[in-house]
Amino acid sequence: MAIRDTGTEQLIKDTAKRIFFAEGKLNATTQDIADAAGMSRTLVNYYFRSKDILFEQVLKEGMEDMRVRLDKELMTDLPFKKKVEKFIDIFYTELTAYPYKEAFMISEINSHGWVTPPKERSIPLQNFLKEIQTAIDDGLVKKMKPVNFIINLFSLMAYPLLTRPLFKWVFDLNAPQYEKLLTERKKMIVDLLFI
Amino acid sequence: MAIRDTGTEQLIKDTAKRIFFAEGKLNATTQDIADAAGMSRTLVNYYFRSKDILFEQVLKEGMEDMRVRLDKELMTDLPFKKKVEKFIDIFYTELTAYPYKEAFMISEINSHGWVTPPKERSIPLQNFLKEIQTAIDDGLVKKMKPVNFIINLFSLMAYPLLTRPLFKWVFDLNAPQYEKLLTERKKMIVDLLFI
DNA sequence: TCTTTGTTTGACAAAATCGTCAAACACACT
DNA sequence: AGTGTGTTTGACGATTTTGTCAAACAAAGA
Repeated sequence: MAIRDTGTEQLIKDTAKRIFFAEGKLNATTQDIADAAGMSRTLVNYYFRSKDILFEQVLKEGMEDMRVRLDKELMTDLPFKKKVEKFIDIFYTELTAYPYKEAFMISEINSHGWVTPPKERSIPLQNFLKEIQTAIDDGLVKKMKPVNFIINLFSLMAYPLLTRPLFKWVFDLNAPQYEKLLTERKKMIVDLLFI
Repeated sequence: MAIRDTGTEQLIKDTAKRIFFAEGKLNATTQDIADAAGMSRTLVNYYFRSKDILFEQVLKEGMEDMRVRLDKELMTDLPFKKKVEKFIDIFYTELTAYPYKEAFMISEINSHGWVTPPKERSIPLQNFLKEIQTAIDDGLVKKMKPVNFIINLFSLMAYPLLTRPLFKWVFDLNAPQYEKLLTERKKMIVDLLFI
């Protein structure tokens, strides 16, 4: 008989992603995931044979999602500044949903080793780097290595979402106040990146 | 008899910090820590009664260290820009030694709850925020909420160190290349933060 | 030297987490 | 309705991780 699609396998992965990427519980157990998905833990072993395989799969998909999202966005045919603004918009949505995605990846990479996937050179990324260089030459952006421009972009977007609990504590801010700050940052980041 | 100071208690904490903060193994076991410290695991339970207490202690000291370091640096009597440059220098050293400190804190906070410590208002921080506002009024810094200036500073410094494995992969860089990039960033961050 | 007390360890018990198996279940097909 | 196959579950055992205890050890004071 053909494989029935009960959506269970997807549900498991989605739940795992929610717990790891959204709730930031980086050392959750398979029981935690099963409970959150409202099913028996045995099912996790039925679809993915072991905890390690599930984790590896989630990690892999997380990286792949990021790569696809990034490439797709970089291929749009917009003027440079517009493209960056759109990029920030997209990433803000993504990061709001999954603020701890990168942290989980890093944690997994550091705990178990990592077999670096072949990583064929991303053409859209190469092009974007060239666009940045052009923007620098045109005096739109301060002089720097194009790679640093991208690193700055990611840093300014991702870090405040990752460390939200810490910053809220350091600056004595409540939830709505911090939320407001984050949305304000979208415009500010553009102002900062461009001269 | 008085308590003998064998340095063991400190060694345990230092080792834990190394594993958590430096090596980024956020879900290390007490056995891992004991092995790395070259001692029996029982000693961990002798000095700290349970794993939770050790973790909580390490977390607490980590936050305290950060607060002290930050306040001390903010109290120095230097012109604004010099102060920021010094700040970046200090933090670069700190972050190179412990790139995953914030990640560990966030992970712990998200996994177990968190009793927000009273957090008396830090006077040096308040003063620094005023200094930033002055710099903005003087046209040294782009117009933004002073809090965002600090968040930018942290983000630009910390994130590239936290996500080093990812960026190295995305941009196809080897260790020395990434190292070079990081040192170059110190100057670049100043250029970026100031008009 | 002998005793006392703090330190360290190995061995054991307890708890948590994980993987497997047989049986129950549900759906498609005849 | 009856059969077959994929799905789900509860129960069990294996492994990992954690906590405890008695005994060995080391250093300071009598």
